Amino acid sequence: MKHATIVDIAKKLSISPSTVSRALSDHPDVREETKDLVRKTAKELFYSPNPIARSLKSNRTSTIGVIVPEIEHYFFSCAISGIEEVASNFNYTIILCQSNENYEREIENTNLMIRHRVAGVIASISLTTKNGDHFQEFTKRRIPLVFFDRVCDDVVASKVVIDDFKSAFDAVSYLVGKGRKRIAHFGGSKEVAIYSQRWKGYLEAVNKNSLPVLEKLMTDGELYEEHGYNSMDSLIKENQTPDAIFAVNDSVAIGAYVRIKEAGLKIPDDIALIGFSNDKIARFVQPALTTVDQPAMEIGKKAAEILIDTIEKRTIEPKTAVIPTQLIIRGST
Amino acid sequence: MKHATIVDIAKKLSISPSTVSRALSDHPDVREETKDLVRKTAKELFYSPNPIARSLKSNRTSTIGVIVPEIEHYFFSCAISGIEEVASNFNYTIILCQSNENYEREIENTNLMIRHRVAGVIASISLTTKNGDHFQEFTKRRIPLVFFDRVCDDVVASKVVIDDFKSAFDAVSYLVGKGRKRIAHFGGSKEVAIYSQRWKGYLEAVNKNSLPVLEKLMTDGELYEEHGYNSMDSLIKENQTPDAIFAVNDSVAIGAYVRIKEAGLKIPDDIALIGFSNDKIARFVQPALTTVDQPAMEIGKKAAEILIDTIEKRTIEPKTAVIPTQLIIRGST
DNA sequence: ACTTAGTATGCGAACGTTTGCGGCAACGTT
DNA sequence: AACGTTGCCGCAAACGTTCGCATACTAAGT
Repeated sequence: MKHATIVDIAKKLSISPSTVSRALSDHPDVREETKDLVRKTAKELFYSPNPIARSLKSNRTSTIGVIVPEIEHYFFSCAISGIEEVASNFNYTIILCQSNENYEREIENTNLMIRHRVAGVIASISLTTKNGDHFQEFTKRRIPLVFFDRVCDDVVASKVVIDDFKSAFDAVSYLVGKGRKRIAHFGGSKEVAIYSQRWKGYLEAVNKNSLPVLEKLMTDGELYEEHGYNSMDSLIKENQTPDAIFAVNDSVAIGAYVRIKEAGLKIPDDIALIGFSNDKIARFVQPALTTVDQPAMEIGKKAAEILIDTIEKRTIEPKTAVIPTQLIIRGST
Repeated sequence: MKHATIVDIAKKLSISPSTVSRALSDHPDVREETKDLVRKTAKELFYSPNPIARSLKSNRTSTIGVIVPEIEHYFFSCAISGIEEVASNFNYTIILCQSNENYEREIENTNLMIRHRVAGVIASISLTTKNGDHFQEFTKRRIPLVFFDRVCDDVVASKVVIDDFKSAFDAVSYLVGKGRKRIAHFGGSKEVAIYSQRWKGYLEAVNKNSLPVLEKLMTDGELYEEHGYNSMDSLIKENQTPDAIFAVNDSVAIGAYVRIKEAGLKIPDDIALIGFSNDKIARFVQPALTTVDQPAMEIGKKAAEILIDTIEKRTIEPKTAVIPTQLIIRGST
């Protein structure tokens, strides 16, 4: 069961491989009659072009590299799904790597992409990445690069993001509008741009309304349920119980839920909660969690569209797309 | 910023490309002294072998193709994560496709894999796939194939599965042990092997204990929250309210939760619930959902291990691995 | 009969790598 | 002195494709 090649077709028709190649790419130099013949036998032999040979010759592939911190995060898996969707529509294949939130691993991933001569790269950087030098390799080699969600500001590249500042500001303002006075923020590391922006949005909203700042910030990669639980726990022990919480993501919010219920407090009567991302889980906790919807699939699609456009038009100037978010109001507020 | 090639090294050292190639692959015919020289200049020039050229020559790649129904499902994204983990340890790259539960799309995906000369394929079939002919193409071409979770029984290939029958039987038996008498099953299409097995496990357990069969089976791809909600809804309207439910997956169970609470019934006092998969969400509903833990990441890892082993040992006989499941008991029972 | 132009095809090199075969020293063996 | 052995290396072909150039043939314009 060998693959038919252009040479097989050529032999069968007693013509040269060059003519077959041209016929298949509909080159005007080839007679229509010959083209038909070639196309017919190509079908008979189940010919399909060898992308490897083609890549070697042209020194370019139709492969898109995707680097994400962790595939199993709902946000990332949705984004990947969107990327795959668009890529396959444009006949690109994707090769996938995860950095596991690890800087060294991310460097290995970028090297792999370069070795494989990817046509372009879509990436969301790891929490432990403070330095974008490894991404500069792409721009040096003129490989188009699109960041999404967690972008790297010291690299000139296209970006698909949300307005974290405004989303946070709006969410907290909503809590203010509901009459909440002691609004806490359970935030992420300020070293990560998106978390820092959400934190600033929170600050802006509480300051503007002359409310106290009440925050628990977590460090690198500590953005899971247990950290939300612990933050709530320490506020309670410090006798600083808030009447509302804006959490940096849904997991942290859900963690807080558990501790709040353990304390016998009511959501939203005693404490209102807002999360971030609109994870699948947000709809099914009781009461359902109000959260900022971050349309992951759209972000992925947009990233892929920008990338493919850049690849095919060979443009250089990077674009930035800001995807609108929406505050989904549910039972927790 | 061009890539250094073997020829560049050869020119710099005034030796032939063949010697460089052999030196880099540590061939005994090359003097140790020369090898050192080659390795040194290779480093200087940032040489890294071109996998495309290598593939063209050898007609094999170190790429693993992965086909899943939908990337954003937690089970699949975890499995992919496991696959990526193992693959990258063995220096394989993965190319990723989703079938979107669509038979035609799945066929396109398999063709893509063949065109790209993948070294092997890991797949979980779509719900609408009744026929495995497109997977036969792999075996015809001696491309190793490993199915996981949703396997295709008419194709001879390795398989990584769980014991759906036993898992279901044990889960339902547990409900029986808790004194439940009217145990319903919210199941999937019997055309899909895994759902059929879970259904049979349920039947075995209720029959063995002379309990009534009470079931709501859904058709193709209808395994989301709303279908659980609807199934519960119709049982209530038919006045057939059960005292326990074994759901084919966690989403369906969660859907049932909502309707049960709407009806003013208590979980687990009035109705006990068991799901399947141990989705992330199962821990955070109230009360937390008892469910069958299906260790997705381990399944993915195992699939990758078997595949790589088959690729490198060039063995032919397919293996089947059964990954043990565990009933995670939580508040819903 | 001559160039001129156009049309359709083939030739051969190239992309970067691997590998069988053969060359050629230098050495030891008879 | 003739031969075999061994160690180290180069030549050249091959993988499948593309493309610049050359070539052959036809048809038309002087």
